[in-house]
Amino acid sequence: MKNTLEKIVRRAAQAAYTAGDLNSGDFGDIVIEEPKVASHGDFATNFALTGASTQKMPPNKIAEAIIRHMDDPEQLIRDTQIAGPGFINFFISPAAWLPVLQAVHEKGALFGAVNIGRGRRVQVEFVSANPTGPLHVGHGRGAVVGDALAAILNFCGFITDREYYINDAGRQIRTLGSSVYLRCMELAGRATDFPEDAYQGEYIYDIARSLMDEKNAALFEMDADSAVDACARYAADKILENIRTDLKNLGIGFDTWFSEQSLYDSGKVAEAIRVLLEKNLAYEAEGATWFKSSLFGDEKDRVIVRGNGLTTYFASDIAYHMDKYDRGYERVIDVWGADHHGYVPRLTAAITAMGREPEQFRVVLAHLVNLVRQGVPVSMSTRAGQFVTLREVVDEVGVDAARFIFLTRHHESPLDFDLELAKQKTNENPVYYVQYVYARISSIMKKAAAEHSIGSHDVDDPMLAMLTEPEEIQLMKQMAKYPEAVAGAAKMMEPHRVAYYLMELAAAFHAYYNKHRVLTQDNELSRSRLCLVKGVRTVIGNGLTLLGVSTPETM
RNA sequence: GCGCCUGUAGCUCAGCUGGAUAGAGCAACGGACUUCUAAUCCGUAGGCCAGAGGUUCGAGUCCUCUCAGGCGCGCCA
Repeated sequence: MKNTLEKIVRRAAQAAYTAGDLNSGDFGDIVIEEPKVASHGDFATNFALTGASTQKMPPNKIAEAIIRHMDDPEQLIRDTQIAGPGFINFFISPAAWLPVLQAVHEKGALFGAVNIGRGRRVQVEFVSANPTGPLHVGHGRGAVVGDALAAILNFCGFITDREYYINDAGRQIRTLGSSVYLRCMELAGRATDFPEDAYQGEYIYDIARSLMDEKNAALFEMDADSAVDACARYAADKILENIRTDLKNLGIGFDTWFSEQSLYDSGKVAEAIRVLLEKNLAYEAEGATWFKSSLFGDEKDRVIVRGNGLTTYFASDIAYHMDKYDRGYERVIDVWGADHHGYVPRLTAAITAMGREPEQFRVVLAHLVNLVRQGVPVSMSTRAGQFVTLREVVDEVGVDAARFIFLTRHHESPLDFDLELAKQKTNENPVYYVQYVYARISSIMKKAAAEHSIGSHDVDDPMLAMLTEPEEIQLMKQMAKYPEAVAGAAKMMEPHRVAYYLMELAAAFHAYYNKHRVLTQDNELSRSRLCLVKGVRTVIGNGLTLLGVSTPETM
């Protein structure tokens, strides 16, 4: 509808220019917007205002010229008005919305799929938590945002892969190994000191116990170094398995689990460093090797090989991202916790240095989550190993509520996750508000089949012209906005837009439901209305699916 | 000290990347169930968009500064 109006206005402007009623043939971008107030019409354009300077004409004159030359062959527009400083307001004929409903039924689960990606390959990397401990709610937020983003991009024509980067190399894995080893010693009755920088959590004991069960004797026969290695491998595998399970319970799966260690094993880290040196993008100084990130917008150069010969995390990250593009992804999206935001400039610099365009890389920062219960912060201390895990949260509030809460905030907005509120089945918890629409309509459809002999297929070709109530027009208008909401979410990488759209559509439906009956004595009217609400159900189901939220037929 | 993010109704948050009179839910108050599910709807009330300047036809939105909160500034990961 918006696009059509834009074309109408552009044609009118062209015609006006040809007729000499406008001074310039340069119309720029013609923006069609939706006024907040109903008295300003269904749509409006500010063309006369933005064009005033190039046309060298007062806005009112421009608006008049546009209206005079407007051609509307499909009779979409009921009325046009000039208002305020020079807005052109369009009032759409009720019947013009009917094709929207037909489109919903024709396209079904694909309604709203605007082809932005055109088959380009994109990779979304998210979570990527170190396998050194259980996931917490902050990881959950990143996980849900990343997953929904991937689903939306995929829906919008990108060939999308989800990837998890496993930091299984480096020091923290070593620390994990020694933590487990020391706990094993302790369990075996060999007193040891447990250093402060080791992982304190209770889960380390669990891992130690199950490791002892499996290879008690063998562990203490090796030298300490190999024992720590064995502990590290065992623990990382165990923890990763749990992470996998937690994510699966949240409805999230990955196409690829990518090992950092594999970059070392295949020589890709060494290769990346060699390439940087070769291209004179890195240099040696003070015994270390530095990448010239300051040439690409970072505030200073960064070390990639330390004085002791070991590579930094940054080095493997450069190799990792090189590899992503080598695997054929045109666009790479990383979802990180906001506490890593300081890392963005240097990685962007590295990617720019590899010759990639800025649009090809994007970091989405998911802000930290404060867990609260009835407004009181739940104390969390990772160091002391006391924290509520993601699993506990999901078990308590449910997958749908958890996902929806993460998705009803802008990802860069801090989030207070209230466990009590999340459990309540009220409007504080809009997921039920939206799901309730799906359930209500499902129920109506069952009743239609059982008591009115109107089956699902009997609504394919009803007398849509009978849909004239304002609430019915409103619903169709609302459905027409869905493709735009999805496209906006994809372009801006803001999945929350889909969630907010769904709440609006749900509100329009509940209002309609309370005012009008779908199933009436008039069979023809019932069929028409059933067609309408079935369309609403399709769009609601479509959106909930994108967000990974279930679509219950009964509640 | 420097950088990034956040600041909108009592609370939790939107505000479509500059448009007209600022939006929703919760909480408060008053109404609507003999009906296709009341996990719903209708109404009332609630605002110096943190503050001050600036840019322009027009600013919650863009620029500068100030204030408050969060996060980050290693040859750690």
